[in-house]
Amino acid sequence: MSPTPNADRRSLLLLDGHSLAYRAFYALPDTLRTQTGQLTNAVYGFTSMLIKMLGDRRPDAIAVAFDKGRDVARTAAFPEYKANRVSAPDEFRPQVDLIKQVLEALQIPIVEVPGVEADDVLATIAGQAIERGFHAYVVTGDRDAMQLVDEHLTVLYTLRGITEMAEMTPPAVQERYGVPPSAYVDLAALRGDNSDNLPGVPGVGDKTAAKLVNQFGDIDGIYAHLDEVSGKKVPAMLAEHEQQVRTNQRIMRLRRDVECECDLADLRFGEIDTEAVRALFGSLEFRALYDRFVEEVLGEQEEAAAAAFDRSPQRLEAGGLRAWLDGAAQPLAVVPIVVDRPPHATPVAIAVAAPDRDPASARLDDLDPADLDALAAVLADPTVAKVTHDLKTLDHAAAALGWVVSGVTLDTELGAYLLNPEQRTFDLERLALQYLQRSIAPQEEADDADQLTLDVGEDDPWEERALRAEATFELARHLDDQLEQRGQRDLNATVELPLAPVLARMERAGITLDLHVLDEIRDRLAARVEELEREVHDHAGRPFNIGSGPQLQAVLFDELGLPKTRRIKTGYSTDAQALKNLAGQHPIIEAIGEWRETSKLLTTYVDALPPLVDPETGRIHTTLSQTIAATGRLSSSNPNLQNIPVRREEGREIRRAFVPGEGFGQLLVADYSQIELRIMAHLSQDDGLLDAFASGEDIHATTAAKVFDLPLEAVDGALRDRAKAVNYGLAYGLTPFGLGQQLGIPPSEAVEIVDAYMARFPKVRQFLDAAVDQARRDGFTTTLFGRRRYLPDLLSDNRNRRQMAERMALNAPIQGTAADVIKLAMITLQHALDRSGLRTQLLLQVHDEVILEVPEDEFDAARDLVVTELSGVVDLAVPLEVDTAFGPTWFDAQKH
DNA sequence: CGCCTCACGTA
DNA sequence: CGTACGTGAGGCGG
Repeated sequence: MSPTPNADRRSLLLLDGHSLAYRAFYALPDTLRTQTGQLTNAVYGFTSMLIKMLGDRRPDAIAVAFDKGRDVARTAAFPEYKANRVSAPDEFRPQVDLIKQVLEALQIPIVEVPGVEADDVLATIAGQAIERGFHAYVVTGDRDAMQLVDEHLTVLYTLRGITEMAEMTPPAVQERYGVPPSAYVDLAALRGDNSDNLPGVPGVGDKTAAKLVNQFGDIDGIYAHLDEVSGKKVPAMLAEHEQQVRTNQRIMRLRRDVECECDLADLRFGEIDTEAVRALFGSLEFRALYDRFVEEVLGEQEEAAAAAFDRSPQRLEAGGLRAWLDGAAQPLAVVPIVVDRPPHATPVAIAVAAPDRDPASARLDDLDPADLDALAAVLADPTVAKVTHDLKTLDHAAAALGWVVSGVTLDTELGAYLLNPEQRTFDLERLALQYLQRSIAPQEEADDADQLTLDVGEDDPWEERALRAEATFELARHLDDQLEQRGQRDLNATVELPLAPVLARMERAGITLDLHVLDEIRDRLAARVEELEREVHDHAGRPFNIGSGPQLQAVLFDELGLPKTRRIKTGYSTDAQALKNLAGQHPIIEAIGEWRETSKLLTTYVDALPPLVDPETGRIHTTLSQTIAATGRLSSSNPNLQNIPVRREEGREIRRAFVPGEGFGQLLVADYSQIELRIMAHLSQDDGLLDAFASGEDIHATTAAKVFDLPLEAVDGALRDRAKAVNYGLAYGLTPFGLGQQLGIPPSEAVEIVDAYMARFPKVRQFLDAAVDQARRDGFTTTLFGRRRYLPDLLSDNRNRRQMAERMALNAPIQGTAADVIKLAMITLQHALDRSGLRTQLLLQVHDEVILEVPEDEFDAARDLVVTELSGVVDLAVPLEVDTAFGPTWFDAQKH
């Protein structure tokens, strides 16, 4: 039964999604679950079968059809059609969504036509494809497909399990059913189909039906010669059930003329989103299946990648780099080896790779001036396409040599982040393993003597460095494909890549700290902490470590007998919320609260910051990370300058220590006003919210007026606070419980407020619901600029995890779009500053604000530029309002 | 020493 | 029992 007659035809694989998923669901045990309890037997079975199909048959084209809605035509013709069907078990439906995610990752088209069954869709597509010279393979667990079999169409019919298939060619159908495929419908009409609620002729099974069809040709023939039918009971039953037989015949015949917008060209198979597959299989815990996928489906791609890696690394000496760079094909991979961090980051070596030569590395010390000039020229040339791993570091390396970097088209770290922002680390070794299934470390045993002699007495890892450049080159090609497939190349090219050098400059700039201010604050706070410690100990009746959870719990709940609070793993909570609930019960509570606040300020800021100040410049250089936050935000560390206190006066004082550096007059803070709420207004297009912003009035008061149905003048502080809490809470997926907690009102009242809000802003609710629905279907959320966040837990059957994922799903597009906007604004602002020749420089970004230092003579120009660039960066349905404030310290540059 | 939990600072 | 982070302290186990 070899398909040799069709060897010259292209192959099309057509799968009946529902039928196969259902088979798998019942064929495989319900013990196949993820750690979170999500049942995956149908997904697993389907995917396993699919991988086998793809690996064995390597189809040129592919599609999977799913039923969508009840079958309109058949139900109209025969109302009882499938009326006996019980709805699928609860644990089946979510698996269909997961299967669709698998298909999406494999870039396999899904075809659904409302009111039409998958069979008919497949029959139609198959017919069109065969006309165009394809051989079609229809994979299904539904016998009705047998009627489609002919010399250009083979049905692969599931046997026991799901990966085992019977290959039904015309002779195979003849052998199994006793009739040729063309007579299959008549046979089935006589025999009936219990699962579709189509009764057959009593007393007529497969055998008799086949005999009748063979003897008389078809159903018309049988009824024309009823008197010739042998036996007594059979002819009588045939006569009695003629109408049902005719109905069956009509219903069982598959349509081949479905209206379906499926162009054969769109069914091409081959471009697999391997990163999405990896992420999805990971979350489904399909470890072994992933390996099979790599081996059986990606096999050929992998071999190609492996071959490319087999170049031999070179070590370059004086003159070598210039020669290597001369005429090298693009893109070049350029990977610096850098020691120390900004502002002292220093390159010590460089590794390079290109499409047309062996990868190489060199210690900068070994190179001569001509080498360095050549490298500097290549780095600065925007027309020389370059890829790297960690562009921010490359920028630091170049800056250390007084060079500029231009023309970088891909950063493997940033690219991999865009593909899966949930991933926490993007070191090159990991990415190479993840995407190329390759390890970077050179082979332990060298297979030729040359290599051994070179290694003798060497601790300079030049070979590994060259391999890193090679890996970067290969990765870049792969990641670029993946970005292209997801429509994220633009986001990469216009936001993430150009942002990296902006962040690099901010890191190098640093922000000046006035240590005298911190000294004063320290004196004050330290005295207060001591005082409070004595007070707490007095109340407790003994000294103890207030900062220790267990010790504090012992004092509060055992010794002082205060009422137990919220349960936590290690006992009972003593957090600020819990202490607030105990307020007034004992004077120790207040003292503990203040001790906590004060010692937090002291240890986290006042004591922690000074050691990080660069003694030469008096500046503190945070690290701004571009690949940490899953929503697209930046993060700041060493130290974190995005959480310097501001809300309470005591903490805000710390901002007095942040001052303009020498030669600069003031700090300038520019912040977006309610950017997330404005983005929600834009994304939801809610008229009420749009109006509220258009009016230019206080947004929280305006929404309060609408929600509580009052004139604006009648809105008091409390009502405004409630509206504000809802406004901010919405984008976090707030619950009545949470809102109630925050406002100190019962959940029932919170429900009323939320309901009133939603009634007034109906499109907001629609938008939030739609965001979650969309994410459930696609498996990821998307921002206005195409940034994605994958949320497999949306289909978890663990309620907590699912609800958490739902909150993430409605927050991610909003927080993420805000992140996109300010990133883009920082880029255009930096360019505008460069063009204008101002000395004003960006220092920090705190999610919705930027902090700059401005020379005395640039105040007006800088403010104008910042406002113009930030507010004009993108055109939304609401204005982007930007507030600015100057000050001699960060404290003073805040709005009060 | 690394690692976890708790707590808490910011948007 | 609203999102996103990073850090410091205590305390565990090695």
